[in-house]
Amino acid sequence: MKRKVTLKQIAKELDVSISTVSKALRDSSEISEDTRQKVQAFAKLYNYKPNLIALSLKNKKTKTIGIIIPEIVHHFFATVISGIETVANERGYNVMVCLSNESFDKEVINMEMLANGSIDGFILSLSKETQAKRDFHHISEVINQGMPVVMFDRVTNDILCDKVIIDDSLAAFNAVQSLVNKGYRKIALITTVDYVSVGKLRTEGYLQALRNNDIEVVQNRIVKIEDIDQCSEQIEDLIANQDLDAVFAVNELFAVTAIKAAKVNQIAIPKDLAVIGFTDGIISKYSSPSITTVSQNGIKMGGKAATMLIDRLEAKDEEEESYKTEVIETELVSRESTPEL
Amino acid sequence: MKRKVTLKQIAKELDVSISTVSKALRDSSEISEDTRQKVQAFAKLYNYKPNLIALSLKNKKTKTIGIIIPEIVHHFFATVISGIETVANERGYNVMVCLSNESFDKEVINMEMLANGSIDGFILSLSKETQAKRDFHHISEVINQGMPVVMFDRVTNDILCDKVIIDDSLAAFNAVQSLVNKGYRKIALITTVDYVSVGKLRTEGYLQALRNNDIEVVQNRIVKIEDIDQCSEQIEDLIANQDLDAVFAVNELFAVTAIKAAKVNQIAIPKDLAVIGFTDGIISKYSSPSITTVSQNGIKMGGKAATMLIDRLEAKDEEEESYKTEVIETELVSRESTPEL
DNA sequence: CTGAAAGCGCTTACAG
DNA sequence: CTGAAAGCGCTTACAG
Repeated sequence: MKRKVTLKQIAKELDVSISTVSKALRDSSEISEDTRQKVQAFAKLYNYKPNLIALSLKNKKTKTIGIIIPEIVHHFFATVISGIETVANERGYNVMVCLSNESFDKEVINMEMLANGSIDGFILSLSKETQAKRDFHHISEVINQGMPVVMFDRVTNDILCDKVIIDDSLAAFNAVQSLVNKGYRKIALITTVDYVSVGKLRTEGYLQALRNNDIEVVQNRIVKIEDIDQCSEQIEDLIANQDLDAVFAVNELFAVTAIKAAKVNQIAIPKDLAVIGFTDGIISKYSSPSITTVSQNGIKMGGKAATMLIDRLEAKDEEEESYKTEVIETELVSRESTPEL
Repeated sequence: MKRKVTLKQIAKELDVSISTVSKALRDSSEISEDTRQKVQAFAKLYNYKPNLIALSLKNKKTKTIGIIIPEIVHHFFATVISGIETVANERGYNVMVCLSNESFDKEVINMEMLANGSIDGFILSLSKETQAKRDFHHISEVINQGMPVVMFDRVTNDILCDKVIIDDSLAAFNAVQSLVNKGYRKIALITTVDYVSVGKLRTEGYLQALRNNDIEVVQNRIVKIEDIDQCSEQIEDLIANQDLDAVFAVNELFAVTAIKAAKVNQIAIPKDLAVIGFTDGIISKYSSPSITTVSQNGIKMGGKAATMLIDRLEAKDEEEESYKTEVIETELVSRESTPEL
C-alpha cells in the first residue's frame, strides 16, 4: 500500500524546500531548469497529484457544483443531471448530487450541508413540499452569502436568480391546439395540484387553447392528481365515465396510466381516444401505441443551467449583475397515439 | 451580502483566541461555562457553520462517497444511486456522481480526479469498454492507495474488493425455467455481447435451463446485441423469421423492442409469443401488455453497497481485512406477458 | 481556564 | 535561484 505522495515528501527526498517543489511543478520561471526537471521527473515517477481538498481550501473554490433535485429515479431529472455532468466535466467541474425526495426539510438540510464549503454553486429544482409551503428562505440565504444558484424547471418568482425553464404554458397550449387541429374537441386534462408550478402552467395552457378555439371547458374533464402513486383510480374514473375523444396529460405517467385505464374499459387507443403526454421519456417511446409528447429536452436544460452557473462563477467578480431566465425550446414529438380524427 | 463567518472572525469579535472559540463550540470541558455560552450564543446569532473543506483537510476524510456509473439515464442505475444516497445521508455522507458514459478513458479520468482527495471511497459499476479491455489498473491503483472500493452489478474477478451483485445466472435460469413450467419450449434469447459480465452470466443461465429440461439449444434463436441503439433490426429479424413461442430478454429495452417487433409482424403478445425481461423498470410496468421481469432491486443493491463502504471506512483501521461479495435476492415479477400456455 | 503552536497540503509574495 | 513565512479554516496537544 503506497499512500499518495505529497509535496512535503518530495521536498524531503530531493532535499529542497516545499516551495521549490511547488513552483517547479507549476513551471514557475523562478526555478532553474535543472531543479525543475529533477522535481518533475520525481513527481511523475511517484505519480504525484495535488490534493484537491487542499487546493479548495487555499483557493476558496472547490470546482464542484451542487445539484439538488426532488428525485433521481425519474427520466427527466436523470436527463438533466446528465446534461449538467457533461458540461461540468468539460469545464473541469465535478458534481455532488443530493435528493430532496420532495421533502422541504431534506431540501433545506442538503442545501445547508453543501453550502458549508463543499461546492461553489447550486443547480436546483424545487421539491413539491417547498412549492406548497412557499418557504424559500434557505435559498435566499445561500444567495445572500454570495453563492450563485441556478433554478430549473420547478422554479419560483419569489427568488431572484438565474433560471432555466421551458414555456410550460405555451407548450401545453400547442399540444392541445394540435389535438384541436386534428379534429378533437372533447379533450380531458390530467394534471397535478396547482402548487406544482409546472402543473399549474400546463393547466393554464390547456385552458387557453380551449378558449381560443371556443371549446367549452368542462370541469368534469379535468383531474388534478395529488399523489402520483395513487393516480390510477382518479384516472380510471375519468376515462370510464366521461365522454371524451382525447386526453392531455401533464406527464408521461399520467398518459400511460390513461392508456391502461382505457384498455381496462375496452376503449381502443388511439382509435377511440387520443392521448398526448409531456416529457419525452422512455415510456412514451416504448409504449404501445407509442405516445405523442411534448419533449422537454432535459439534456439541454441541464447543459444550459451548468453553463450559466459556471459562467457566473468564473465572471470577473461583480460584473454581470443581472439575472437571466433562459427558456428552452420544446418540441411536439408526434407518435401513434394522436392520429387525425 | 453577508459572507459566512469563520472562527477567526468570532475570535476577533469576542476578543478571545481561535482555539478558545473552537473548543467552546465543541463543548470542551477545558472552557469555562461563561465563555462557552458567550461563544455559542454569538455563533448561533451569526449562524456559524464549520467549513467542511477545512475539516476534510484536517481530518483527512471528506465524508463523501464517489460513485462512478456508466450512465444515469437508465432506470436501474438511477435506482442504485437512490439507494446509495439514502444510506449515505443517514450516516452523514454526501455523494459525488461521475458518469463514464461506457467509456474506459472517462472512467479512468473520473476515478483519478475523485481519488485526489475529494472522496473517502468509491462505489462503481464498470463501463462496457472497461469490461471489453479487461484493464483495471486504475481500480487496483486506487485500492493500493488505501481507498476502499465497492463494485456492484458489472464487476470483475480480477479485482479483489467488496462487491454487491445478483446471481445473474441463477436469476436467468429461474426466468427461463418459469417459461418452461408454463409450457413454452421454443424460447429465444436476446442478450448482450459476452464481454458484458452480466449479459454473459444471464446467457449461461438460459443455456443451463434449456439443458436441464432437455430442450435443444438452437443457435438461430440466440441474438447477441452489440449496440443497444441499433438493436431493432436484429430483434425484428429474430421475431419475424424464427419459430418461437417465447422470448427471454436480458434487459427491458430488448424485451419491449421484441414486443414492438412482434406487433409489426402481426404476432400477438402474449397470445402468440410470451416475453420475459430483466430489470424491473418503468417500461415493463407500464408497457401494454405489462412485462414479466426479473427484478433486480437497485435500491437494495445501492443501499448495501453504501453500507459496506461506510462500514469499511469507519472500521477501526486494519481490522476486517477480508472482502465480501453480497448477493442480493432477485424476484420474478409476473405480469401479463407470460400467461400459461 | 486560555492561548500559542503545530499541522492537514497547498500557493505565493517576499527576503536573501 | 531558493526558501522561510503567512495563510486558507479548522483542531488539539501542550504550556502557562
